Amino acid sequence: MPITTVSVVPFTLTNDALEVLLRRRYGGRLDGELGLPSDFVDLDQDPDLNATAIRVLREQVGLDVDYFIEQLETFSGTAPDPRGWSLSVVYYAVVPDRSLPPSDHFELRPVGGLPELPSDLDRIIAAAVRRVRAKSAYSSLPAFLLPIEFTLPDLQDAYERVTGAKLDKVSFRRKIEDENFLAPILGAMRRGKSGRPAQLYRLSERTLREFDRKI
Amino acid sequence: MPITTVSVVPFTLTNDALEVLLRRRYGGRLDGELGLPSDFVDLDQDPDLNATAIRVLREQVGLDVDYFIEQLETFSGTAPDPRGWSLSVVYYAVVPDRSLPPSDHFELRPVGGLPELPSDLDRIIAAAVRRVRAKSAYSSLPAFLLPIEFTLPDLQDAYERVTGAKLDKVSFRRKIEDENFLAPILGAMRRGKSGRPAQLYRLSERTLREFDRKI
DNA sequence: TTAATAGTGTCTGTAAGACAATATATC
DNA sequence: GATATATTGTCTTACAGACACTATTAA
Repeated sequence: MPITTVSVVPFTLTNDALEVLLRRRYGGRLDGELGLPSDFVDLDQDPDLNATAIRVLREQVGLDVDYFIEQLETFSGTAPDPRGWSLSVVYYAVVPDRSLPPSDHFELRPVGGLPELPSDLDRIIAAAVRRVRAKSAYSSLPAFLLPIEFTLPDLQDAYERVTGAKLDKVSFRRKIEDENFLAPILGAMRRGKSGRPAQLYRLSERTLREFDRKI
Repeated sequence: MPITTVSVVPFTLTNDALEVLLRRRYGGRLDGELGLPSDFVDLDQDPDLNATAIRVLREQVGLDVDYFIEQLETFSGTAPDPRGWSLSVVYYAVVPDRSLPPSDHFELRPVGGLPELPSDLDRIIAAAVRRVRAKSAYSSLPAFLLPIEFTLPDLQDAYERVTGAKLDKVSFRRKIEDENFLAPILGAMRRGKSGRPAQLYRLSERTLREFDRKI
């Protein structure tokens, strides 16, 4: 059987940009190198691949709850691992910025300015970025990049920063209203340096909502 | 390492409905049972998983060229295979009806009326059907279910039968015109029992075209 | 000619974008 | 009040669906 690992590409949205979390390895063959959080399947403890991916995030990044994680694709071939034919089941996760405590064990890098990485890692991350961008155009995904409570301007900003497209304010609010996946937090407002305070919302469901599509 | 196999869910569109091709096994532990075409990775011959999937279709179904194949998802856990923790990388393929010669080794079954199958197979096929239906709503996928040459009414019928939605003729033709993935075959028409003959078209590109989506 | 199917023209309603107006905060 | 930001109202434009019309075949 091929050597099989499970990796996770964790995304978050900082003040600057959409960023990928890379793990820095200490010790062993790859000491000092940046890579993705990943591990072998634990045939005794993990009931399935999802469990492995969640465990990787918990053990290697310290993330425990309240994020969106989904299988991306399984990569394969002789290139990735010099030890031979290998198979890498890749997940991606979308987490709020605030849930990542600073650590020596990982670094955030903007998806536009990734460091030198092995070419297979590059391909994997590029595929994950494409997925996040594409899915943001027809789902509630960007809301999972925000803290629990956020305003509509926050959300519009998240959609715009992830997809790279400017959105019309009125259309955006109509769309979000129609899709009906937010609940206003009654009486709770966010005030900025100036200007009218904005209504706070939170997701009204813990799962991703995909918007309908007609031919 | 877990036991790893590669399976393919092959779809086609007969006169009746969208159908899945199931392989009938002869000999061995599962003699007489219906299942998906599948095999282990050949670490010496297969450069990657894609190659394995293509080989499975070639060796077990006799399909050699001109179809669309794509990775669906990797399924896992202890349920699927009584021999222990297993991992199944699943592909799906979309092939024209005519390219399937009759054979004792497989049977077509409409996706609405599948026979009794192990529950993990059921889940896998259901996921593949969802993918084909969803993707048909924003891509040229249904065209890959048709013979090389087809008419616009053929194509509309394929979209309708796969997605289950009735489409407006004018809107459909406008959409296809806009997406611009068909080339008319100059002077070639299809005549039916009666009525005006229809212009024949073929795909102007060998790869799937995905339509744009705005938020 | 009639019936059948392919293909087109055009009207109408719905949804998206532009833009302006209003609301409520800070300074 | 001036400025900034949120939120809403409304006009315009683009597109999808409805429907009717024309075109081209067989019988």
